[in-house]
Amino acid sequence: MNENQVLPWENPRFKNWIAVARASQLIHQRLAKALVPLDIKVPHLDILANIYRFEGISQQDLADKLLVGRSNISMLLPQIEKRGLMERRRDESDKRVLRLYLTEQGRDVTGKALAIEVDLIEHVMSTTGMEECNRVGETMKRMINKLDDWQK
Amino acid sequence: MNENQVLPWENPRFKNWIAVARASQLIHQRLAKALVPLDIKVPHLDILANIYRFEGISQQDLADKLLVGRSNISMLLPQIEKRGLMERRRDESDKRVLRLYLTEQGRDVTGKALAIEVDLIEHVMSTTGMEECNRVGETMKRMINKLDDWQK
DNA sequence: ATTAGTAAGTTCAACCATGAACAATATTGT
DNA sequence: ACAATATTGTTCATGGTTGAACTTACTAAT
Repeated sequence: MNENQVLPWENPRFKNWIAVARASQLIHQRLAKALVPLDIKVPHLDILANIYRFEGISQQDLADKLLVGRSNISMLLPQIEKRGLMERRRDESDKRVLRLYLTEQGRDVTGKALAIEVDLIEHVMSTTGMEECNRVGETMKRMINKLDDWQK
Repeated sequence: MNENQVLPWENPRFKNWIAVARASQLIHQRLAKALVPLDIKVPHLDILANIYRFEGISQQDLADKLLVGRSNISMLLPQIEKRGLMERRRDESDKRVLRLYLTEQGRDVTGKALAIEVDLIEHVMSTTGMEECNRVGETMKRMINKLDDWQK
């Protein structure tokens, strides 16, 4: 059906995509190392950053935003809560849902962690002009849309 | 030191990078689902594809290319070998190293899996012109270099 | 030759992530 | 009002990933 090359590495889109995946993986690893002094893992930061941005978000909505399962959130939250970085409160109007809030300390740590992440990304992208950077972002958003409305 | 915005999501480079990470994560998940009929996982394909391309590669070199630890390869290879997709042979000139080769069946399965991956990527990037696609690839390669010679 | 240092691969324990099954609560249809 | 269906969050078993310690084999220095 598809007359693919013998070697996909000769396919331009494939080849370029590999570079995207690689950069993404590398940044993830570097970020993990950069976060060691704050003693938080990347998945923890993902969670904290989203509560930072969307205070009172439910666990389900958080899982949807992070593209992970609910069980993942359920397992990670108690660790973060025990460290006093955030707290869960029952929603009185719907007693199934738990709403998430950062503590003062959580806001502090999240701010520091986000600063580390921003510094890392700004440094790595320092040779990328704004226009180019925005074009990359646009391309990625188009890809995400294509994936979203493809199905499921 | 760095007068970062209160909300990093207003930082253009950060915002655009988030889109890259998201696209990368989504494609990974879709690829995993698309590979179910062939009964192989994404990490297995990563390994197979690299042996496909670099026949006789050592486990250490493979780990370096995939940016994972040697132990990871050591744990995964026996599964793939038991399925008859590849085999390991001692290097006679250096008896520490094991060199990896695909079996005929392995080449077949890898070809099919790569075709699935290429189709997915081509579809998702169908709205991205060649020039744009290459620019994205160039940007990512510059980022990877920046990360590589940064240190470690 | 002998010793010290380095490198490849394996094993293991700890930790993460996932999906299925489950309990509690809401919603919908009649 | 009641039964059937949905949704939220938790738990658990399974499997993936990691880094450290270990074994074996090669290399270099004296």
